[in-house]
Amino acid sequence: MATDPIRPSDGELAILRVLWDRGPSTVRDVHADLSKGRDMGYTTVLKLMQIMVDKGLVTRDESARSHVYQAAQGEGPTQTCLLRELMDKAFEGSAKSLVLRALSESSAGTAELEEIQATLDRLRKERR
Amino acid sequence: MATDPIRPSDGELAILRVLWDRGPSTVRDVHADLSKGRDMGYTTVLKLMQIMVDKGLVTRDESARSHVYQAAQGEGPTQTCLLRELMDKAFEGSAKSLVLRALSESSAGTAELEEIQATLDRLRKERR
DNA sequence: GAGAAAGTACGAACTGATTCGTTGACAACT
DNA sequence: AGTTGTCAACGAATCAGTTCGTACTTTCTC
Repeated sequence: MATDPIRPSDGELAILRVLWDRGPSTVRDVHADLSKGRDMGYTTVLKLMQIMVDKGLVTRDESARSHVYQAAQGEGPTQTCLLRELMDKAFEGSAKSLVLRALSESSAGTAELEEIQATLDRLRKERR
Repeated sequence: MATDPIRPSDGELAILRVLWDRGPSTVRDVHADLSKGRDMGYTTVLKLMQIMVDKGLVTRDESARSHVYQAAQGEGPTQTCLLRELMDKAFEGSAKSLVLRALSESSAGTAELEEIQATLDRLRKERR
């Protein structure tokens, strides 16, 4: 069975996002991608990814000389984990108030609102 | 004019929550309240609150011997700030995907879903 | 084979947050 | 006046996360 997702730190999350995007990648790949945004040394990324292996955030294939890394947990479960944490820390554990706050500050367009509406309908159906 | 809300750390947020709840309070008050949950020394809370004064997260009335502290920024703006941060870090800046994720994992009851629906309707009206 | 290039591993420094002990000021009590 | 209690102020230790220099290994190229 899947274990609970591990809460990644900010730097770890940035790396995970690249891995989710690109699929299995080498340190070089991740570093190249990450360097577009912030400025970060190669060994910094390497070290971080090594730590992530220890923590179980990523898996590593060492068969080639350049090791190939892969995210060990999906994007969805990780998002859920981070969301729940914020909900507990800042919204008294209430999903409702979190969603309300996000909605009223949202710059979501009409199409996006429709998508949210659809999910809401589905949820309401499940509830009865 | 109101400055942008300052992002509080976890410990600072815990203290802010007490201040939002209780209104202006002494360190003793906050410590008492906080001690229900976690176990934390008095001077730890004091130090944290002193730091928060420097950062501008709280204001302090020093006229009495026991200083009285007050949150300098509201709960709403702080929540918005934290939400935006998470949105950028983990949801590619998309409010929609954040809300969708929160909704599908939510344990919100029917009444709460209705409230969300109402906000959604209001938003949709504003958009056109 | 010698040297350059591309990797990994590791340790040390630095930062921000957190925690708490100690000190000194002031007030209340006897 | 002296003792006890309450408070703010500070300094030091610790911890997690991050950053990068350096050393070592493997591979490639001439």
